Amino acid sequence: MCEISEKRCLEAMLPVRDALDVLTGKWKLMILISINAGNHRFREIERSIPKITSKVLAKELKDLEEHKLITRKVYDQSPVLVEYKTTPYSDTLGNVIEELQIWGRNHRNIITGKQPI
Amino acid sequence: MCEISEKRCLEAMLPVRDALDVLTGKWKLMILISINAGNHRFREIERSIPKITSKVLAKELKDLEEHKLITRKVYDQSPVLVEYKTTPYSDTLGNVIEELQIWGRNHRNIITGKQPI
DNA sequence: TATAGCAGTTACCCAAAGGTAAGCAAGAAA
DNA sequence: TTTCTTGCTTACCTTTGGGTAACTGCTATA
Repeated sequence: MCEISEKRCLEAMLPVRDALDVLTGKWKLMILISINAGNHRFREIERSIPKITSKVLAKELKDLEEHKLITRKVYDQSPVLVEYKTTPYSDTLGNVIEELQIWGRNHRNIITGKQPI
Repeated sequence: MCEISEKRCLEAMLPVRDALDVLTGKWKLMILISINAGNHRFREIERSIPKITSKVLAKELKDLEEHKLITRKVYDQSPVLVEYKTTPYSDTLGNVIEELQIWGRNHRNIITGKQPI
C-alpha cells in the first residue's frame, strides 16, 4: 500500500479520504449501480434498492448530481417525467466498484464459513 | 458494472454493501494504511492521522481486530507495549485501496480545476 | 368516482458517529 | 520532583444519517 515514511503515508491516505468524501453513506454506490443497470426513473430506482426510502433517495440523487456523477433530465410532459442517467465521468468509478464487489463477495464467503481465511 | 436485470442488479449491489459494512466510517482505511506504512504503536498511528482522536482510534482498532484485519499484541513489559499489525487477510484490500487512491487523486484534480472532466 | 402511479416534499424523531475534554497508572526523562 | 509519554477510558455533547409517515399536484386506469 505505501512505504514507511511520514510523508508517503499521508500521500497514501489523502486521496482515499477524498474519494470517501464523495462516496460516503449506505446508498450512493447502490444508486449508481442501479441507474447503471437500467433504472432511470425515480420509482424504478427506489424499487430496485431494498429498504431505501424516497426521502433518502431524493437527497442522495441531489448529492450525486452535484458531484457530476449523474444527470437529471426533466421532460416537460404531464405528469412530469424525470430521467436519471449516469455520466461518463461516473464510469471512472468502475474499477472501484468492481474491486469492492470482489472483496465483498470474498469477505462474505469467509464470514459465512464457506472459505477459510 | 451490471446488466439490465432485476436479479443481476441486486447481485451487483449486495457485495458492495457487504464490503462497505466493514469499511464504513472516516477512519478505518486511514488506519489500515497507517499501520501498513509502518506505524505499529497506538500513539504512532494517532499522530500519523490528522485530526483523529484517541477515543475514535481505540474504537476503530477494536472493530478492525474483530474483522480480522489487524492483530493486537501486548508485550508484557512495563510500561506495557502494544503492537498493532495488519493481517495477511487485510492485504486482500490492496486493490480496493489502490483504486480508491487512483480515483481520489483524479477527482481532486478535477474539482481543483487542474484537469477537465 | 375511487384508486393507483408518478416524483418527490415535509415534519418529526431516533440512533450512531464522532468531537471535546479530562483523567489514569506506570515509568522515563528533565 | 515535576513533567512527559504510553495506551488507553470516561462522561458529555453535537452532528449527521437515516427511518416513519403523511401529503402534494397531476394523470391514467378500473
